[in-house]
Amino acid sequence: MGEVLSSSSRKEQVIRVAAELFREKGYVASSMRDLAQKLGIEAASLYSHIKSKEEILHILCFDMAADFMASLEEVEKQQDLPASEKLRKGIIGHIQVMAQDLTASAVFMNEHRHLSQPSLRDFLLMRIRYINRFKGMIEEGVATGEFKKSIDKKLAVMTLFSSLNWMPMWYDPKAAIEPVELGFQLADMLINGLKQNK
Amino acid sequence: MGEVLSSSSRKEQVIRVAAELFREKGYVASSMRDLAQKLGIEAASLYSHIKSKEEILHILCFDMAADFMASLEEVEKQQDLPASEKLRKGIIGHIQVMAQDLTASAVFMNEHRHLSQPSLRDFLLMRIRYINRFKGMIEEGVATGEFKKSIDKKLAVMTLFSSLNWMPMWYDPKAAIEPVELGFQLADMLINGLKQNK
DNA sequence: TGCAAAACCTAACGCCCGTTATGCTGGAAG
DNA sequence: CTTCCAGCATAACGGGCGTTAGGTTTTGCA
Repeated sequence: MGEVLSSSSRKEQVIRVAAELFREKGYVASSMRDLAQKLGIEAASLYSHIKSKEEILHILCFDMAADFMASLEEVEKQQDLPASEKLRKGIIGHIQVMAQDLTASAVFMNEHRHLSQPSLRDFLLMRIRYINRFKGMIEEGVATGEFKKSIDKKLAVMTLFSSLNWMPMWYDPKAAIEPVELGFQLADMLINGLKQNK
Repeated sequence: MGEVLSSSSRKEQVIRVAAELFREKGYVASSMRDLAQKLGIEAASLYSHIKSKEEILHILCFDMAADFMASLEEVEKQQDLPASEKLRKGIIGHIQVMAQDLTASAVFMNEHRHLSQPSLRDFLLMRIRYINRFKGMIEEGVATGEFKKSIDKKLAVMTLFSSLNWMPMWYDPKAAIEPVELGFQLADMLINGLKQNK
């Protein structure tokens, strides 16, 4: 009963190599012939494994999105936590998902806009919903007095995601700091700021 | 004495329209025929005004870079300011330069990697130097006790620039908040954090 | 009014793109 | 030993790309 489950090994390998290529040169500047060469095969042979160039991008983007969603749902289960703690866990989760696959994360971040409709619309809707759930944590924190009343919530959440999403661009996995510690420090910096508290 | 000064009006118009196109679709996905159509002329006619597609990108990136540098030098003239205040002014300056031309800023940010050598190398060197001067402000703040000793300086400066550089992606110039106020709040958020100080 | 210069056009170039159609091959499964 | 099929190759398609060559139109100024 050969299951549909087995997308198997070769397709995944194609996608992984494609992710590296897309990160280096960008989606549009990466040709199927480039990708084939990296795999040691001819361009036409790629179509035994994937339906189109865009399918690769689609898989990369939506698989990452699913991981982000799953991570966030884990955090939101813990309803009794203070907002700042929920936010901290959300940030760490987000960082951990990224650290799991920095290459795919970079593609997710920078290349998703080359998805065509209706995938692009779906993707953007998903992202807005994700961001709004973080915005909710910030608003909760303001409501409970944990966070300043004076902050612009849109600015705050955008700053948060800017910081998070750029991590794959500069983070070196071989560096001293580990993902969880990185997430912890990042959360601390955003929540408490750079300044010494008196 | 026909000066070299006069790059005149039409060339600048071409570049401005190209910037909009590059922001929308990305540099590689934008064709010269797209650009020509936006200007109401034929693609070949563009070459009366510019030498190549890449020249446009080069001008956009390096003109922005010059503006950033000029802004930073203004701040660094004020040597007697405390580090946190220098940092604040640096941030506000950076935001103001961006706000002056959000379209070019977005291109500067997202498309510079499509520059070819040796321009790309020059660009990246310039950017590293710029970032390091902000890093210097942070280190100064740590040395004087204004900022926490515990912060990871690389993380701090990267978070700073992530937040700054993504602004063109979400900032709406028609929104209530003005650039200087935005810069002020962003600086406050990064320096003091979200948290209510007791 | 004349004339140079700026602005634009048509036609075409060689090249690379994503993708399809079709067939070969080597090894696992019965 | 045969069958099957995943994995790959060859050849080719229609089309878009950046750019050039060379000629025409428009414009602004002496």
